Amino acid sequence: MSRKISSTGIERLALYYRYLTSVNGSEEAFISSEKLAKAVEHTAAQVRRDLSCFGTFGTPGRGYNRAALEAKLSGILGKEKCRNVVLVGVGNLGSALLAYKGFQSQCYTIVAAFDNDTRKIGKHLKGLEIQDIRKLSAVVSQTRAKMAIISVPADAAQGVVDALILAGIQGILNFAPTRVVVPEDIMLQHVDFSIKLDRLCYELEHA
Amino acid sequence: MSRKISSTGIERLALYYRYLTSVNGSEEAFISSEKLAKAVEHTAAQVRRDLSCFGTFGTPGRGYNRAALEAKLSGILGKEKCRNVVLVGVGNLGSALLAYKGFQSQCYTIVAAFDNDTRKIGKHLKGLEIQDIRKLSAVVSQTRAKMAIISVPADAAQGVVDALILAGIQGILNFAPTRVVVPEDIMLQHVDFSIKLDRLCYELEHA
DNA sequence: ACCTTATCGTGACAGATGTCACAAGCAGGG
DNA sequence: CCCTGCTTGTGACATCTGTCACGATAAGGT
Repeated sequence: MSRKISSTGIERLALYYRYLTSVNGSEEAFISSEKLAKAVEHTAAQVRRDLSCFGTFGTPGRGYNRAALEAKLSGILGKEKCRNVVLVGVGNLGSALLAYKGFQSQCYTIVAAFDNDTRKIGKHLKGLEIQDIRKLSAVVSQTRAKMAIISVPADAAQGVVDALILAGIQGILNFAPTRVVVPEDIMLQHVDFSIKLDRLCYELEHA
Repeated sequence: MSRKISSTGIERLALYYRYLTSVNGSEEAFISSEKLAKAVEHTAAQVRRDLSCFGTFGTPGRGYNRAALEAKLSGILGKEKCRNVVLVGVGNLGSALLAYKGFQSQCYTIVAAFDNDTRKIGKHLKGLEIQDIRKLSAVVSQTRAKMAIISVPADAAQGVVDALILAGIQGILNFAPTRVVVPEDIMLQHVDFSIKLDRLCYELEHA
């Protein structure tokens, strides 16, 4: 309870959660910080520190109760309240994201897909009808989605972001290879492949 | 020259580079740290600090010479030496990555694609024949690829990583939703969608 | 009831990262 | 040639993040 969680610590919490939900039920009821750390490639102290930011729910000598920890993490991350997600941009990447099982296994559901290409609109993909991007506002309020994923070309990204915010979206996961600007109260995360590849390249060079 | 570049600073360098290469030629010959910062959503001081880690090539009163800066950044990132990349796992995501133009525009080329699914092997996709994963070693040495992208299911990731390292790959960009272990001399970067979505979710909850 | 064992929670430290402010430096004009 | 204006490069500072070590604490056995 002593310290504020660090920015990257949040991502570790998500890792812990994913690890707990991914292992099958035939496991011990308790798990130590040591074991959890090994599973996600971090240190035991790190795990304890991260968790301690949200209260004390480990038992000395035993570790953390798996079920309780899982529930706690789910609560911390706020997963219950953010299930519905909309996706904008159904190109190669967007289609792959629609089919991506990693989202579903983490309780997220893509409830609508949008594009501005008239040749795609009306078609069905993975059980969803691709809709005209102009229907964004209506669909967002109807589905109560708070988060959006955008996988559009770089030059379309800012426009789509603006439209999403107008439609009431509060958090955006951006796959477009560009930075976009949002008001302070809108949350934004980037997933930037080519930057990561560049970084890898740098590290190879300066090993 | 005074300080070591920070770990995230490297990603900013890549952003600077991408910005410079993305704007069309009808621009001023010089760009200030201020302008560059605006373009990538950072601060001017940050830009100057990052660049100063690799020497001093700005001119007081004018800014940085665009062409020179672009060349310098390309050199720092080591992009010339790491063009060839192999991809393992041609599912939905892998196919999208094969088609992803962001890599090409950044000088990277996916020179081979692998899978272990016999129904996919031999088929052509985006001008590449999908090859048996057992040919990894031969192809890697033939193409002199140093980097690999893996987009396989979580439970296959570690095995593929081990095989890649045996084949001589030195840097791995991992899209599988799991952590993997590598020897110290192998570079590894994760691109983890669902973790980013979880983080977004958290920030929404604790805004 | 006490001792042993395992593990947590956290204060104190160390290191990394980002911000600020300003002296130094180049360019261009009068 | 000097003065003005703009922008760099960086020391000093502030903040954030991770590591270490250890006292505190629960469980179980004797």
